[in-house]
Amino acid sequence: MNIKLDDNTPIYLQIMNIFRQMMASGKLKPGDKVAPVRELAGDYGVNPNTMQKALSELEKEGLLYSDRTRGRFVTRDNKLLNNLRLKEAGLAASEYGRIMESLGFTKEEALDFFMKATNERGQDKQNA
Amino acid sequence: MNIKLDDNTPIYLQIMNIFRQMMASGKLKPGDKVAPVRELAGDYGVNPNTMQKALSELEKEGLLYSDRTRGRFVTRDNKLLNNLRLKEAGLAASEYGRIMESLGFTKEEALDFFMKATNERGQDKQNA
Amino acid sequence: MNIKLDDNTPIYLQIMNIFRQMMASGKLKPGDKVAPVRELAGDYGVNPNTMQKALSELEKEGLLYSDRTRGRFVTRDNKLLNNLRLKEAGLAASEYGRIMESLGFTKEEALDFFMKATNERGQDKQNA
Amino acid sequence: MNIKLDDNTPIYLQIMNIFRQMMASGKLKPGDKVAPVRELAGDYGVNPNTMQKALSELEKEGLLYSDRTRGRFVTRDNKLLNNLRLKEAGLAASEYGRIMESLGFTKEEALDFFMKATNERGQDKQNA
DNA sequence: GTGGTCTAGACCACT
DNA sequence: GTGGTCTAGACCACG
Repeated sequence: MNIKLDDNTPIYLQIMNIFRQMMASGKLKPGDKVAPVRELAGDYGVNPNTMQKALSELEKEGLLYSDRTRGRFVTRDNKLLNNLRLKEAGLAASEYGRIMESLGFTKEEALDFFMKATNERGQDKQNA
Repeated sequence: MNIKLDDNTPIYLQIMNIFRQMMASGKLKPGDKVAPVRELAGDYGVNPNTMQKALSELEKEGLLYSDRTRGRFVTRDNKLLNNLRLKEAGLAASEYGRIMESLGFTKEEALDFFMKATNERGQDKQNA
Repeated sequence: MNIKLDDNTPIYLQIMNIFRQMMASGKLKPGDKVAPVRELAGDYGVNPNTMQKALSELEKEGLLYSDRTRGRFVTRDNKLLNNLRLKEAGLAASEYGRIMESLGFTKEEALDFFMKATNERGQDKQNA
Repeated sequence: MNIKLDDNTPIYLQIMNIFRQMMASGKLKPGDKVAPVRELAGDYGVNPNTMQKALSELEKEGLLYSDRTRGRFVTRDNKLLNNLRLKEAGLAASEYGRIMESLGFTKEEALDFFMKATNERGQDKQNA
């Protein structure tokens, strides 16, 4: 369950971000069917109208498209998806920088921490 | 407000993390008074017992101490707080690596993204 | 059955001490299974949550460990158990001194009483 | 409050021991008035008949005496009280020996622990 | 008013 | 059936 955080970000934007992340990381793949609005609304504990807004905004961005009869699907536009992936990576990098700055570390120190962390996980052997 | 994320992490651990971050970043300073258990419970929308558990666990770690009648305070053990800061940095670095990996980027690419992101923000002029 | 003693010591601490004594004296041996929380709670006439707290505190001390589905067990860390044994001995010695002091005896008299008591029981022939 | 220990000792004997300890240590002094049976029964959470039995047994031993109209009092027989004090000391010594034996220590080791414990408390400067 | 403790009762994940 | 977590609500000691 969740705790109450003082996050002023509108709920539909929070949801859009979650979907963007799932699409960028391949958890949602091109052409995948998206669950019905009402089901998703239940899953995330939000009003169906809010969920509807989030999904239609994602459609405006081209990341989703809907077929009135069959439902809603993830775009097959790989270029768009790759741009999304690059954007999400930039956000993650920025967020990492923001945290390290708040902890009082320099850019160089942040790099050191990252090198050390990835070496421990052997991440350099992994790629997409 | 919040949306429902399927996070299995126990609430009291989530709260402990929030407080750790605040202490590591200096948002909570050595000797600072922590709000009363019941008030914090209200703030985070959890039961007072859950909040009590989170805070007493942080006491066991030495990060907080309590004076039965006056309230609860942040430790003045700067060594402990600095260790916390280092640990939080490591966690942030690891999390960044985890995300970049899930997005299918290599370590080198993750470094590039980080360099680019920090240059845009001019973080290299900031230090502890 | 029991009589009501005005003992302010929290129940969970009393229980922790009982278990520490059993582990120190070998009544509970390394690797031994500990009875289920609910059963112990019944045995000692306390709420299961109180017993849970006592046992999880002992886990934090490393004296017990739990396997989510199989139950809870005594540590196999013999060094830790021996430290416990030394500590319990110190507590017993201190308690004996405290009692003799309250009875108005000097340290030397306390020694005499101990010598006399052990001679009567022939304890000197016993060792670990 | 109390936990349920599997102590088969009859309740009235447990209570007698408590009073003996209080008289031996001077917490109850010669001539002191003892609280009314019903009050004590409430304090210790036992049946008034049980408390009555405990106290009348202590009378048989000469440690208490009762004045039908004024109540019950601690004996003024100092020789009797001193014998009690010696006896309680012997019991404490024996109990200490029993515990150390159960922990697997020899008599000599028990002596060492006692010396160490009392030195830490500076008890040797205290006497009756 | 503060933290601390306890109880009763519920739900969950895991196997 | 196990340990783990959470909530609701109560009481206590301390000052």
